[in-house]
Amino acid sequence: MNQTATGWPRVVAHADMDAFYAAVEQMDDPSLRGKPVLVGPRSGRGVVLTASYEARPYKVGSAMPMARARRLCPQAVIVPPRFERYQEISQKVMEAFGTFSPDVEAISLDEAFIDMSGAEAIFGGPRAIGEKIKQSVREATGGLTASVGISATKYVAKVASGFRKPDGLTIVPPDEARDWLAPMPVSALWGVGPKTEARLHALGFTTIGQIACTDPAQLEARLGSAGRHLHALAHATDPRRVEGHRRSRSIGSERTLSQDTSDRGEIARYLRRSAEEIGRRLRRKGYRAAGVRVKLKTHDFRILTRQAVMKPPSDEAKELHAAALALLKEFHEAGPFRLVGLAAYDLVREEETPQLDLFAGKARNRKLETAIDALTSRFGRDVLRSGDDLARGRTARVTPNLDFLDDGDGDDEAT
DNA sequence: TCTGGGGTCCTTACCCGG
DNA sequence: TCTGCCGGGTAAGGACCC
Repeated sequence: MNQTATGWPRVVAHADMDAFYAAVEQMDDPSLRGKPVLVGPRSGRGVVLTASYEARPYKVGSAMPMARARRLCPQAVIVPPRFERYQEISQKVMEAFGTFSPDVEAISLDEAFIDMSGAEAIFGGPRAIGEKIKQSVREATGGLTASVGISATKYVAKVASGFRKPDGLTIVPPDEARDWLAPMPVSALWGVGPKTEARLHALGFTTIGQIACTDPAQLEARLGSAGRHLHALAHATDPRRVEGHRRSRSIGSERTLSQDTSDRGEIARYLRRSAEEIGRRLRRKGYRAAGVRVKLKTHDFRILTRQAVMKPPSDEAKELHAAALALLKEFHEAGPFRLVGLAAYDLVREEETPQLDLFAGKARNRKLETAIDALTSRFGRDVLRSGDDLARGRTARVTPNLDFLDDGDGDDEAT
């Protein structure tokens, strides 16, 4: 599998940090090294975000309820997440990737595609490229490892990076890709989750090779347009290009409550804090939202949404919150609810929206929110509290928005 | 022992205008 | 004038990803 890239239609690398959040914690705190570490909430209703490799033999993995993880691995050290720190390191990693190619598509904090087509002359063949990418991650982070997959398409590169973990490097030449995928389970296809997997099993498909051998028209008849797509992936065909700068389609903030509630007033207060958070992020990224969506999750896990257009588009918390309150009235279900969420969608760039901020009141509010942005970015999000929060006697810890990053314990109890 | 938070994309239903 | 069809836009929900 170690050959030059000459003749490949494209050279796509996928780099995936190994147990990223847990690895950062172990790097920053030497006392955690060699120990099972779970990043996630210490209490409350939450799940494991990342389990270190020392914890994985205990069958603990991400997305597992923390209570269950603790039972499986009682000696694990539980560390609350520090997203700002992960963001900081992620940025260094992405900058390092940028030295290989202008086409870097960040999928998340710990994962990216790099289009290396045409770069063999500078960096060597796929294996040399992979080694250099891994080396650059170690140097940029101070020792963290990434697993890298290289092939001619995004999908195969992605599967390859997960093939040997941690600290792996897997090269799949395009002419071997189809056979390489064939024995893998259908769940390894991008877009096949538990539901589609069950459907495929019911139709008699268990491996990617079986999908590849089936008439795509037949797959389409049974699975809709997804059928043709899955057939293409099974043939290692994936037309998607590495996209350098994708613009966001929505920005949201949601929160699972420490206890289910039917209290509309309480829900409205969560919506206000979400609106503040979203407004801040919209302004920081230079977007305005032409749509707002409210989400409630019932105690029995049904998700209900209501959405509305915003005219004109806005990036102000006050307006997002007003729209959210109007939408809240559209929910006729009594509850109780376990989650409250707000999202801004149909994002337009600030400069693309008409300047309608000519009303004095509107201009004043926008100035106020921008001033708060400046203060919170300098002194942290606890620096200001709304009168409502103060009146309710909240502790600083749970006041405007920091609690969205909080680990969920003791959420919202008044002091 | 219960089940996160950030998103994207797709499907379906429905309304409306031509 | 009524009906059918079609396409676009919007809303709601669902599946999936990390």
